[in-house]
Amino acid sequence: MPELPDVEVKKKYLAKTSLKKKIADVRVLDKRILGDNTTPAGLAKALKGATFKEAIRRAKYLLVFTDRDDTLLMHFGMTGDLDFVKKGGDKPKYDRVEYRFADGTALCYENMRLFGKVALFHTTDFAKIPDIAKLGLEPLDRSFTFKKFKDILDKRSTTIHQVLMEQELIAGIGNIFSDEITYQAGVRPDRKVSSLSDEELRKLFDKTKWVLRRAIELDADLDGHPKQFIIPNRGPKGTCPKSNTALVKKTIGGRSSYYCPDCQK
DNA sequence: CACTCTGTTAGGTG
DNA sequence: CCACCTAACAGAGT
Repeated sequence: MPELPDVEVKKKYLAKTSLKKKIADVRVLDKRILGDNTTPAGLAKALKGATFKEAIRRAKYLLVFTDRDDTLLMHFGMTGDLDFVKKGGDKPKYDRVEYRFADGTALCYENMRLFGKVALFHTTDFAKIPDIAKLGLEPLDRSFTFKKFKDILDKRSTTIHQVLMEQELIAGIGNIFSDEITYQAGVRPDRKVSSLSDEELRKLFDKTKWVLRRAIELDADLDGHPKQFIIPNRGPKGTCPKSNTALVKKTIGGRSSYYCPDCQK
């Protein structure tokens, strides 16, 4: 479930469970998850004896700094997660990388479908890591202003759904939260951005921040979202929580988007 | 059983 | 440069 709010929650989870513990060993159970620059041996060498010092999030990426000034980068794809396992506890089924601590606990990176990445960089200058360098604006940053939002959309001829999801423009929003943002803004996801009024743009901008913040407050638990959100209703048999109209499913830019034909114009 | 769908993104094509 | 398609993978649903 890893869009921006999910990764923010994972960051807190890692910080709560796994900082300042001596790393005794690293096990790579499926090296296909490793980035091109990273090998199992290299990862183990860098991390053995080190500790995780701090975790930050950038878009859908989780970055962990070590006390040796390396940076561990994780992306969760569609099915990735972190699982902190107590001594003797059960490891997750799709365990791919284990960071084993000296006290017998372990932090497991799991990922069923293997879309995702674990990579190590010998730097703390994370902005220069290629995956990070190409990202667009962070939607919850104060620097993400309405003016910048409009500037970004100005250059585009596609739909609002696609633009919201384009990581090089606005970083961190995926298919699910893009649907929620357009729903809350009352704008159809298949609208061309060039057709949007200033008022609609303002709503989209405000709802982008609001929806993402709200999701973090809800621990990014999709089922735990209140009923007035489209998220818990989103699906082939879903209905709009406001008008009770059947939701429409439409493929936009190769992704399935759901919207309410009555509430979204 | 076969086929379709899925919270992502890189890379290729026209 | 831009829009569109596909592949990488594994399981659930129809």
